[in-house]
Amino acid sequence: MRVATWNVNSVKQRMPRLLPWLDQRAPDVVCLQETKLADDAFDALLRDALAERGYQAAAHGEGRWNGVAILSKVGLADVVTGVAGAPGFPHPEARAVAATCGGVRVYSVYVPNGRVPDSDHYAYKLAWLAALRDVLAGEREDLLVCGDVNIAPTDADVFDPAAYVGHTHVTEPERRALTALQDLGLRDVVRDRWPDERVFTYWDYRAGRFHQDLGMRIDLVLASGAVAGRVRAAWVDRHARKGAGPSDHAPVIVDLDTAPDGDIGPVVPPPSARKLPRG
DNA sequence: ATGACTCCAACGTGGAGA
Repeated sequence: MRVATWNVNSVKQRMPRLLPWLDQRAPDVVCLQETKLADDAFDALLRDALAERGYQAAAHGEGRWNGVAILSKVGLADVVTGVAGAPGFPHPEARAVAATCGGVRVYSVYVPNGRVPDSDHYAYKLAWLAALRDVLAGEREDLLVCGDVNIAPTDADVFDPAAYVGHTHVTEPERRALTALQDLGLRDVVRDRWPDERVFTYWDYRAGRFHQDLGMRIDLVLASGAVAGRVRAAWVDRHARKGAGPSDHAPVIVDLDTAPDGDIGPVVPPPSARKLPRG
């Protein structure tokens, strides 16, 4: 089963990239963020295109900002929108949707940005993450939490740690909140697969940041142990960030072995993929 | 360089993103 997560920065604007990408990569499950569409508009825009491709969809959006969705070819059961107990800003925002797809509980999340450390929005971000942790703690064993977490897990996940001092995405409280999710037993499967590599998922549109590979890794796939043990590939689809009209985020793609227990030991990367120099 | 780009609602321009 192929699972992907992609902050598309507007489904409407990304249609010329999203549909060819679905055909090219053929993911079974797609978690989308920043759809920026109300649910009726999402349905009107995508219903036919998704049906042609065999996808069901669970969208949770609003008119202007935010918005998440899950597309699935392998079932879409027990859809839940939002995070129980999470604060709003001040009203609840469309930042999470969950569904069971192919036997795995899948979350598509768009964590609040935080804007400026110690701001109200920053406090909102931390409180939202704490509520997410509490909900995930009650989830089933086979779990995937996918999305834009708006936190770089470590300094290796930003192109220049010094440039981010005093900014959100790298502060200790944010990283502790992310660690609290991982302490539930969730693995960061891309970093597990590429432990020493320069891997980013977001590059600012400005100043040729993508061309220079000056980015951040803030889009994650977190997997519970049983699912992490089934990972056979985990990578960032940089091709989708190239060319005309891209999102500022690239998709993350993860392939899972079909074995239900998946316990065939750790995955060892090929020699060519190890210890490459950074930069 | 307090920049650089893109998106949304709305039709001019400010907020948000990260």
